Amino acid sequence: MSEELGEKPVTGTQSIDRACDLLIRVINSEDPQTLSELVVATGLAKGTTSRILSALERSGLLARSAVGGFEAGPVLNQFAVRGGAYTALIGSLTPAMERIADITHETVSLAVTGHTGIDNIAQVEGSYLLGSRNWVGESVPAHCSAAGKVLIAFGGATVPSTLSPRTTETITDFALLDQHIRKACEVGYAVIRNELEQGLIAVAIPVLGANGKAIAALSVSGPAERITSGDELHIAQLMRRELNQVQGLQQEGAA
Amino acid sequence: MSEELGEKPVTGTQSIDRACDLLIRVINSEDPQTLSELVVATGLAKGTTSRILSALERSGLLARSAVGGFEAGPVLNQFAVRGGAYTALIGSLTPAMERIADITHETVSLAVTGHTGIDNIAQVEGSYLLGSRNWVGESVPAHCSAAGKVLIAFGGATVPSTLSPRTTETITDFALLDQHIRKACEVGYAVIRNELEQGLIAVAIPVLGANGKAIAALSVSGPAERITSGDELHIAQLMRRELNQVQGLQQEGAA
DNA sequence: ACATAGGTTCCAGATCGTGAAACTTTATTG
DNA sequence: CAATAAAGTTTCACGATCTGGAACCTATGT
Repeated sequence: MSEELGEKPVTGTQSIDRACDLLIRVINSEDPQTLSELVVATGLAKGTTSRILSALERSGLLARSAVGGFEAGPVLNQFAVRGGAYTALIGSLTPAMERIADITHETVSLAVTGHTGIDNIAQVEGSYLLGSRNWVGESVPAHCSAAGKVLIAFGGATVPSTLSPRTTETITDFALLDQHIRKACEVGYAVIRNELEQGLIAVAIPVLGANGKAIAALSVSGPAERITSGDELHIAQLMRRELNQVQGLQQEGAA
Repeated sequence: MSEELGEKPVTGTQSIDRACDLLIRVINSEDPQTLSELVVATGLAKGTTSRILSALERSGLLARSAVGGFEAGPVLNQFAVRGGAYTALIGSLTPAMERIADITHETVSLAVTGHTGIDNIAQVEGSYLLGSRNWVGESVPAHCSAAGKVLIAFGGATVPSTLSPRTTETITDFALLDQHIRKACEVGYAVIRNELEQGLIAVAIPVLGANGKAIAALSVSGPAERITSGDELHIAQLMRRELNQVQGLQQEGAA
């Protein structure tokens, strides 16, 4: 979205870039997107948009919804049913996540580095009524999520080019962020306190791949009332312990 | 693949068609596809292929695998985690499928009309050791699958343009296929006996949507030794009974 | 029946994508 | 370790391909 630095003037793919943009807009939307909506959203000419969408439909990547508008087509739905690339990783870590949730009673999440930030790919609910809602399928900026910090610290993500604030406590200073990253490297876990949302605390540890770099991050999150500063180390150690028990499977997930 | 009839000379989307082709080849492949492999497979120029793949990678639809080659990218994996369009349908019908599997001890499958045939989107294994392997994510031609026949019979699919044989008993005659379709309309279920694979029997019923058309097909399949002609009606009635119990949920899945 | 919105098709023009080859980078082998 | 091969990227001039405005459909509602 906001990339002003090091712009490479990529050329030779205008129509494909437009097609990708349209495709992604459609599959990331909850409701079917109509042609007109997409015309407005992209600023493309109506005819051009129609032609591109028809091509995407012809290939089966998109389909026309019964109620009108475009939605993900059979090819993508079939891909989803078959299970994406994260299936093995999620499958191998779910038991550990469940045990952590059992012990802490808090929500446990699994996240990976995505295209626009840190993507949450799995979640196990804790038993508390007050807890994180399900954010599987959503992205958050790397600099204000615990998972993002450990992923950066352990080579699984890069520092965002801009540190946009989400709360008054969000880190917007590169030097300060760097301190947090170094700390995470030392202690092996990262924390956010009110940096993503007021009152939300999260502790994350890296899931390391075969090459020693983080391929994912495991995190526990809950309200500030329940998770004190003193709990952080404890939670991190608990996660590490449970994660170590599935090390063999974890390696498989990494491959 | 083999479409010689009614060719519309669609123009104005050459590059997008090529990009779609590449994208689909990659996400439908088990292993990462290298540039060279894709060049050979598509017959495109090396430079062109490289440029298109880079564009797809840039958008996050594809990604470079750690071991080399292209694979589905974060955008698509995220879509898969979030659950494709079939999630609601599968979720609502799984309990019924499990009960059917419990009673029949045979494999129960759920299929929808896909882009290249009938797509299997969910499956519950029976208790027999000898049974259908997991073919979730695979497509079969409509004319030689029980699901395909009911889908055609109840307006959820169209007759393929060519009836290619899979076994000696595959229906390759349009008139004969039409008879089977009519029969399915009357009795409310369809059967294949050795038409997809020697020794494989399947019985399917339609899952009807709000508009009265089939949105999916539920089927039981097993070896000819266990499923006799006399069992067909019995199995169909069982499936219909179990399906009726989730009618409310089914409607939701259809919407 | 008329009007409106949403969608598709048409067409001339020039922008944009193409492919061969040169070039760079990464593996392989003696 | 240098030489060689293989794999991938970039360049560039040409012209085929995509573009966008406007005309043309076609549902839907008044």
